[in-house]
Amino acid sequence: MDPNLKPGNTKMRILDATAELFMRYGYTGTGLKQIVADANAPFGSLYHHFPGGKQELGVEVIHRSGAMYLELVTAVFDAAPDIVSGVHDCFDGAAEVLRATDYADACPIETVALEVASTNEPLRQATAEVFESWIEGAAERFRTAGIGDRTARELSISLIALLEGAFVLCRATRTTEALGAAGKTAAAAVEAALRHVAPESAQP
Amino acid sequence: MDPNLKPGNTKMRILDATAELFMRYGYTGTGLKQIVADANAPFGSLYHHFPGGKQELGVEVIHRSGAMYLELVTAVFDAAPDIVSGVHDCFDGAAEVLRATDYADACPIETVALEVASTNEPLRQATAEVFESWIEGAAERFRTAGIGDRTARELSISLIALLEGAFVLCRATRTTEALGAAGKTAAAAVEAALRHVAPESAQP
DNA sequence: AGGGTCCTAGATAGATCGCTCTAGCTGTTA
DNA sequence: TAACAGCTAGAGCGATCTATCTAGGACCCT
Repeated sequence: MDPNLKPGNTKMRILDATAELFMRYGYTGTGLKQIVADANAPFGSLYHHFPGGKQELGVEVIHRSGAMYLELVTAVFDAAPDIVSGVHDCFDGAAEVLRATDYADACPIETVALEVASTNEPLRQATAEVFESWIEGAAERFRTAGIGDRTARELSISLIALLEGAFVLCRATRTTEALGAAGKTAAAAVEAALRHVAPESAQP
Repeated sequence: MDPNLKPGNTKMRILDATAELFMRYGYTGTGLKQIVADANAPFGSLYHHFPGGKQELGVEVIHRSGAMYLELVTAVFDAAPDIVSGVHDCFDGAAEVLRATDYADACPIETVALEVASTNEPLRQATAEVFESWIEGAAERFRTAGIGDRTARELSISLIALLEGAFVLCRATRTTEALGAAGKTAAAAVEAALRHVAPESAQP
């Protein structure tokens, strides 16, 4: 028997299915019927596990997807020999995933973030918290490399903006050209910031 | 009598209303009922002017909004004394508009682009054409400043990615911090590209 | 005036939306 | 065995969605 179908895992299956659907079709573009169908879950279970309905499920999925994506990127960074190649690997890896999924899987919360920004305050806040966690996660890494507080934060924001913006362009054009160009610019920005680090504190 | 209400302008009012709604709430988040209500148009007129329904209206709005936004950015660029301040002015202006509209008005097609990328091929293609026109519009400007073909295109893509990515972060966090940081990075990238231009052909 | 075209006008169909409801199943306790 | 949670299961409600339909008004031409 499929271990994913055993009782008790329904909530997880719902969360996983919702995360994938949100990434590809967004919040308003994803119906609850489709979620339970993809999750092989009965409709009643959805409202048992998420009494707050679609919004509660959305908040939970945003936080979960945000944390998982941060872990993924962190792992890619940790595997790289230095920060600049870490940045390079992130953009390259994102391009590879995009190609492999027929330009469907990019940022797990970007579409949702734009959709709910002016319509659903709890969801908007959830996306804001995720982005802030990403920014600070990256900034801390740059600070330990000797980059100043302010520059580290601005650099982190710019890298995330480059990635998110490239995702939009790549999914629209069905090309990975934008991730290539953005990755170059991102690496150059990191190099420029590292050049201003005092040599004795630099950790390339 | 309100000139916008005189007969014959119904199509324009529908286009304008749809453009604004798409920018704020996206494609699936905008209902046809809301469009005709905002446009002060009868429902029947919508299907008279756009027999193809929501999709045909969407394609037309995407192209129209894309062209108008390109004109707007071009005007800002033309008003600036040099390219680097032009870039700076674009990001600053976008931040100002965002603040003035309670973080609602950012890129006119970004939300729609992400929503339709994996669900509606004609709309996806329309967004791709708009992005491509923006990229080439910017690249041509950089080429006339003496930047090489390949660098000009990569730079243009990176600037647009920075802008689009910053829009996501700003709307989610209800802050203009990201546009500030991205603007800095964008200006630095342009400066770096201009430094590699042979002095005799440079047009700062 | 009459005929024709363009556009306005809105009721309504059919599907789908998020959500609620009750009933039953399963596994753990007394 | 009996009682009780926790979860599964899906029918069905009202609202809303896109789209279609028919009817009538506005304006131009002969």
